Amino acid sequence: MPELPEVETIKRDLSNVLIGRRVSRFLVSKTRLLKSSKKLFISKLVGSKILSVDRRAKLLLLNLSSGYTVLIHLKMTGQLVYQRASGKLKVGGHPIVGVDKIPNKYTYITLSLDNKAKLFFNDVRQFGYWQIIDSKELDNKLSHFGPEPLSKNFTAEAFYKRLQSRRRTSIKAAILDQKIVSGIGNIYADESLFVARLYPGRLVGSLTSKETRALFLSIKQVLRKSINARGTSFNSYRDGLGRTGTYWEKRLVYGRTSQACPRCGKIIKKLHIAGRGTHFCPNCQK
DNA sequence: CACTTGACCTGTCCGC
DNA sequence: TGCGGACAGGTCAAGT
Repeated sequence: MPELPEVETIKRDLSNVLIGRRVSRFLVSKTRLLKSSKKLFISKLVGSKILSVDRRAKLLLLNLSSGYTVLIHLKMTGQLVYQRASGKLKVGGHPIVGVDKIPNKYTYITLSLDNKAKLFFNDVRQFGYWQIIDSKELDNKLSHFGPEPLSKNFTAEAFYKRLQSRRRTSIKAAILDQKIVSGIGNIYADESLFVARLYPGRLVGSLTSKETRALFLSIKQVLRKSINARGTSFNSYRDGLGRTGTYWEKRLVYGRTSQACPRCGKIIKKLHIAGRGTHFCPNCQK
């Protein structure tokens, strides 16, 4: 689920309810998901106030009054659900499996807050993780990511420059590489390449500067459009679990194998490129 | 060094 | 209905 637009949506929602709250309890039932010791979480998280909520690449960051930052990665199936003191589920991630209640058997971490609200972390596949680190470690960790695609320091020139290190790989693999540009995952890689009319298997070194620029622009366009739609949710979920994203209905090629291309009407194909299922129009992506 | 594959997990879907 | 296999939004370590 979570690529840049989804994590950004969660970040905005959680900012509204978490900022200024003090953490009163930290419960974990699956220590596999912790990248830092539980002891460190207890000492630097419990009793601290949440000063701000940020996003970098696909990481969600909770900045604490202790000077530490909780770093949350949702990977494929992680979700965050905020439950108000009343028990009402107000905002959250985007539920994936048919979750009938929260918490449930996939709830592995629970944060209790000073206003009696709770933040649940569920993760069916258990690939996600929580880590707590100080500002120095944080700077180091974040320095490994490429530029934020929607920031002003992501320029066509910066993009072109970074692509030069991967001239012999496919353009799809290149834009999935978080060191080249951060936050793009499988859905938005396919969507961006479709908008730019580029075949995902094209080698980076074969791109003209015009094509590179088209891709640069399409990445920004696709990500903005998805953020405006609150991201992508895979299954429709209609109860009180917060709103779900509507980009799924707006997608152009991803998951549309055998359907008509929205641009030329020819049939959309699916191949494995860069080790990932890749959707594209053989007629208008060259 | 640069690039590709397998592994981490659980659930779902499809064909036989 | 059961069962095996492929596949799933991400990222590493290990292999070529």
